[in-house]
Amino acid sequence: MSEGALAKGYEFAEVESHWYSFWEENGFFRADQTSSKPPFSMVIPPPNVTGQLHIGHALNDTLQDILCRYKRLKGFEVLWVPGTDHAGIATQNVVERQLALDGLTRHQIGREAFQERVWEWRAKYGGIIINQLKRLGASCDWSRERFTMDEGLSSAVRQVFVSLYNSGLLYRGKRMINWCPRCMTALANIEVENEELNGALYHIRYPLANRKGSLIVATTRPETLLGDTAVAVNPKDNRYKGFAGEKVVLPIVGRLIPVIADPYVDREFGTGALKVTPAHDFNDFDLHSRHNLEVIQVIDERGAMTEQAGSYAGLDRFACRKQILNDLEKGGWLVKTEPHTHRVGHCYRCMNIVEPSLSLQWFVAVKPLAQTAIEAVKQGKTKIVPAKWEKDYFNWMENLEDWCVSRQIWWGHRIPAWYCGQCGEVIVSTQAPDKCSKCSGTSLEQDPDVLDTWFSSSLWPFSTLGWPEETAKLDKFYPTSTLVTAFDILFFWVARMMMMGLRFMGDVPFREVYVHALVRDAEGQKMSKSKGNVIDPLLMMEKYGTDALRFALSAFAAQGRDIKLSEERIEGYKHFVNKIWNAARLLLMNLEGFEGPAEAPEKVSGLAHRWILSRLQVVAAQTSESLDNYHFNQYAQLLYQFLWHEYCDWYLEIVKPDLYGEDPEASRLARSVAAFVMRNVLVLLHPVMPFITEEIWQRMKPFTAGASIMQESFPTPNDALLDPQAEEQMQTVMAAIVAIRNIRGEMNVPPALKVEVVCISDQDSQLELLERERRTVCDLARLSRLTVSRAGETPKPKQAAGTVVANMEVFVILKDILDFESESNRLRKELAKLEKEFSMTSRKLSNDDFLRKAPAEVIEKEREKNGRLGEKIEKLNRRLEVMKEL
RNA sequence: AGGCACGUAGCUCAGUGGGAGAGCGCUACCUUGACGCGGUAGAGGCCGACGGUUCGAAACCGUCCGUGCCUACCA
Repeated sequence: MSEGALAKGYEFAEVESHWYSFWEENGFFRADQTSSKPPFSMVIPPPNVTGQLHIGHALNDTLQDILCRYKRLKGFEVLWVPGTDHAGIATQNVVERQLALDGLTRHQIGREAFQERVWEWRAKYGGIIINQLKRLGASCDWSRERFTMDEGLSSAVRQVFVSLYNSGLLYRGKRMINWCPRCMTALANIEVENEELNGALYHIRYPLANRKGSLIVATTRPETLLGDTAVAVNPKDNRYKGFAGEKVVLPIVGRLIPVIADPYVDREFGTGALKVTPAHDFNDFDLHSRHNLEVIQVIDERGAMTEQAGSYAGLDRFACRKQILNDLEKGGWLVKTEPHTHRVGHCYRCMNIVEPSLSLQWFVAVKPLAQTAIEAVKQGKTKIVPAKWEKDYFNWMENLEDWCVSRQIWWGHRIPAWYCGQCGEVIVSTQAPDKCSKCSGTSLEQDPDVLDTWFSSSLWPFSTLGWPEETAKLDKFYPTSTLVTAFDILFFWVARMMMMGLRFMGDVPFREVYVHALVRDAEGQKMSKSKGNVIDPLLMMEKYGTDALRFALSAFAAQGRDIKLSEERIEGYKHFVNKIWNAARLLLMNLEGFEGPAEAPEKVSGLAHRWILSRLQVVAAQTSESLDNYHFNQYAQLLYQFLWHEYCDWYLEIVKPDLYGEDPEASRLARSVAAFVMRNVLVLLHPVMPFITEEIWQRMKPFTAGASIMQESFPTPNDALLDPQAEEQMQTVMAAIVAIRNIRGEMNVPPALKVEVVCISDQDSQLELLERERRTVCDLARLSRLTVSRAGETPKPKQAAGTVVANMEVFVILKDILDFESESNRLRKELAKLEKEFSMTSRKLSNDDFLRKAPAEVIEKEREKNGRLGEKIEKLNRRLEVMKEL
């Protein structure tokens, strides 16, 4: 027993920081790659180094930590690799903002100085989220923490780049890409978020050059008119028969452009005439390729109009739109403006509207890689849970376009490609070459761009394990066992890890992927700082404790549904934590000075003891099953129910008289079983509530042995303790107690008043059971006297309220206080309910089809139920008759 | 437009073919020696609508209504 009285309420703050450092200092999170235990490994989805822990991380990392702690208790060698992501664009943005405070831009200080600033920034703030993860209780192996910009990971990136290049899977080309004019970089298609905007559809008249008439085009982006090089119509469109081959005069500009016919044009939309701006639209670019059109770039990389835009040069693209509309109106070209909602691409980092742009970039040809990644899932080498995500995975993988991986920023892995100033040769190499491999020239210049952050993230499961240098770690822990992630990065990250893992390790990066939901607010809205609806996990931990937050997240992590979290729910689970604390407090107060020995649980007698031990076995088995199947909510639910509503509400209440009583034998037994069950429940709960379980476990010595609860074994169900008979008998006892309490409540018997009860049964086993459990019934139902009698041997009491429990008649004697009116009402109310049920079962049993087709055990069950109800109704009816006579 | 979910108690949600459940909230009562962050009891639901399959449907199928999300080149 540890010294010192327990506080009445659980004080989590000191407990949490104390045990976390204890675990860390003792190396309990460290994985041993030489261990003979079976491995269980995971890599953390690396949070952005600029990040603060938000509720999504809290959920993601709580679930991972539950799995890790569970697997450790199950005897696995657990490796959970932590780390952070250099988050190229996001981090560069942050540091640029910091520079701006000093009135500087990155171009003013230069590339090298800028990179130094980022590293400084990282040294100063990069650890914040790591400490927040520790606060959450994450049992990561911190000795293996990695950063995507580490030397090891960087060399893995270079190696992969070179290898893909040499295999022809990575190339440089001039193609249409999405360009963010704010971040000044190319983006991958997936990094563009389409958002619905209320814009307008402008109808603009393009007069024919060589004859009378005009074409009216409809557009949402009139400013791009300056770069138009054609107008397209559908060849089958009768309205425009004979227009193809004509020329129109571009309004304002006066340039002549051709009218072309292409089936791509939708006759139904707008006017059926489409203006074509190949430099600034994906589809228009395709048309340009088919029809050999001119390409005129009128918008530059900052989103401003170019020299090609003539008098509009220098104007911002949106200012230009206004001006153009003005001028169109003045010149009589603007026919009409109608409201139009459409989806517009936004940069997922800064939410500015992206600009489709023709640009020279590096691309990964993903199709061949995707094919093996699809196969791997189809063959079950990687299982995605819940399985419905497999469909999305296939769908995405099958429709992949080449992945633009170059970014025009300074923070990230520099592209390992050099260009020869003399002959223009492109040299791709993991090491900087000193001369051109073709002409031996020495004026080589490295590509200024860096790689997409997700390029390095895609190597995470093996680059963090030391690839390509180390093999022992990889042998033991690759493929990783499980990846836990939210669905929003399924494509960004999971799919790409699959491709890279298969390509470079020859095997999938993980055996299972558990995809969890997104946390939303109580209204179902996505949480975001701008909406002000965020629940800050750090604040929640401060207010309610980490265990309560973790338990809430686990309890709400039902598969396939978004989590609507609100603060009250976290608060609610704080009450559960407190309940656990107080159960332990009761126990510990009574373990004080207890010398033991603890009873071997297999030898225990006594109904309540046998019952709770049996229930523990069932719950332990269900707990394991829930976690094995990622049913985190079920896991939380099970333990909540068992600990509160069985162990506390019934078992501890039954056992209290033994604890407080004089009988040393009974007291010893009660203490030892209560402690045994508590110890086991603590271990079952430990994965989700690491802190309070460790705290209580430590205080329970010598009922617990060892340095930490983390070294316990997860309880495996012991068949010798399974006791269906005890469970059934307890059901009867509890039902009797509840029935008596019910009558007391309905008849308004004051809680302090003890009453007399008579139980009448015609079954010996029932009579014996009640005799044996007499004390429990008297205590929990607050009885002054309990008479147990064989049917017919004692007259049924008259001034009493009665009911039927398991065929046994139970009478609560209410001399002087019995109100006949309300007792009759009570009986009638109960009868009404029973008769409804009875007629339902009777109807079923009189249905020939049912009797013929339903399985035998279902029919038997129905018969049994019908009989039981019938008897109960009969007894209650007789009771009602008696009442009338009085 | 297409796809995928979801619609169960006041609220948030479990429940994948045989007795409608939980937590919170609500009502009444309770200084019972772990806990009022507690205890005991109670009220509250044609399981979105309609149709079908079945002896039997909250669950399976279809249609509709409502909500949410994702994808798409109708400018």
